Amino acid sequence: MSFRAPKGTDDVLPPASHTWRRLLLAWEDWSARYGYDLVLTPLFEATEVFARGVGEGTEVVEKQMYTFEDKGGRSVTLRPEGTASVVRAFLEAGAGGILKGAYSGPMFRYERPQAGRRRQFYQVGVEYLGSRAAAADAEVVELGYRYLVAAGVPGLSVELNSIGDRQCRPAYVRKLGTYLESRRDVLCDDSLRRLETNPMRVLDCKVCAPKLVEAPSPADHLCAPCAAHHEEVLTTLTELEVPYEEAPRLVRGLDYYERTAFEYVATDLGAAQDAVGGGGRYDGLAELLGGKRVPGVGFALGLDRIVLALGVEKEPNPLDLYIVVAGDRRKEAVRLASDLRRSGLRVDLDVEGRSVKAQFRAADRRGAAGALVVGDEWADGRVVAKDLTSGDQEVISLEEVQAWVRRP
RNA sequence: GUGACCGUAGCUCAGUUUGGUUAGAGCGCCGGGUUGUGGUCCCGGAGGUCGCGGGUUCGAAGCCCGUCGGUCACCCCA
Repeated sequence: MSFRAPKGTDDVLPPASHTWRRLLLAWEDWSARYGYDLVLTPLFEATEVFARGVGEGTEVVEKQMYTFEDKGGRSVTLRPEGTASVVRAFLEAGAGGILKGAYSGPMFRYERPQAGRRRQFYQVGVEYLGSRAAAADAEVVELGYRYLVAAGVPGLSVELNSIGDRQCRPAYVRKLGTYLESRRDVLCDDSLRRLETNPMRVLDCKVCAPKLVEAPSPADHLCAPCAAHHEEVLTTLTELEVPYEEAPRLVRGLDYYERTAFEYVATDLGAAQDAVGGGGRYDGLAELLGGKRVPGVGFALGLDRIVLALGVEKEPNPLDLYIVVAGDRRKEAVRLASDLRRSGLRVDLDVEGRSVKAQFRAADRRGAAGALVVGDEWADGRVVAKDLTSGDQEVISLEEVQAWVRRP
């Protein structure tokens, strides 16, 4: 029996998990502030949901899905992303009106692990379903930005583009194809392959892009409605004071995107995978799944990459009190801890019967703000209260504990 | 799927050059110094199939072969 977590998966233990807890709590806060309700969907779906939703030709679907047959002979797949599931759930519920949904949890892709890329990774995200308004795009982009700023991601930048829709994109792709054919000699092998499957992805190629500065840009070939939509997204973001950079080369790897496409990049993250989030509009996705036409826009942020961008943080452990048991006062100490916990304080204590010295050491390691000693003073209804930062201590009555904790 | 590098204590590593007695250090952990006081200091202790398997040898952590795992990059993406 090996105790190693499966390849490409990570255990998150303290103290690293303090950062995760903070990020998850902040996510609940920020998504709720913008009016997004919690949406829970299964971690696995019928394989078809992703095959059709994400796109048959995409790398994710072709090579990266955890697909297996269940005992009923159904082909199911561990979700490689969140959007298709949420849209499927919305369709199942009737797809009426507007749904602003927020989710968080693990996603699964079978890949070779590297920095910022795991087989099981965590995302938080939102989907704004049922609206075609540019204001919805702007709101979504803003929320992701505000959250990442609050999380403390350094070197953050928002990159934005419009890749057109089913009206204008075919003509553009033809034009791009003609151009790329003329530059065949400078394209790498991968780009030559993409020229056949998805020409827009060639623009994203790190190797070829520098040689293709003259390539027609999607944003210059938008139809009038797409151009107007894009313009409104940009002006709204400016009004909302969200800094962004126009990224004419930004295309997305999943088939369902239309019009707005964006990424959040942690520019000073050294790793190759420096996009901490991405998203866009996907007005055609619901139809791909076999439902009616439901417009939508959303994003997903990679928590693992956010943690990576934050560096090795020493997050404070928010313990208000550590209770030290002296002499034969175990029962009283346990009861006191319970009372204080019920009153709302974060409290812990030793249950191993260790020495007072060991208990103080534990209090210090845990980062407790203060320690209460339950000992002989208990007979008078009092405890020793010690400030673990200053080292000052005094004897106080039990009634004074709450006030002592709130001392300046 | 492709490539490069790396596997010795919980962690970071030394030891491999030139195979040779009981495999080391720092940090961390536990205990003691202080029978009721942490963070500094001093002392002590626990903890190792040297990734695994085979081969060469009188003798392998070290050399050879294989295998598994890890890391980073490509690809792709959050």
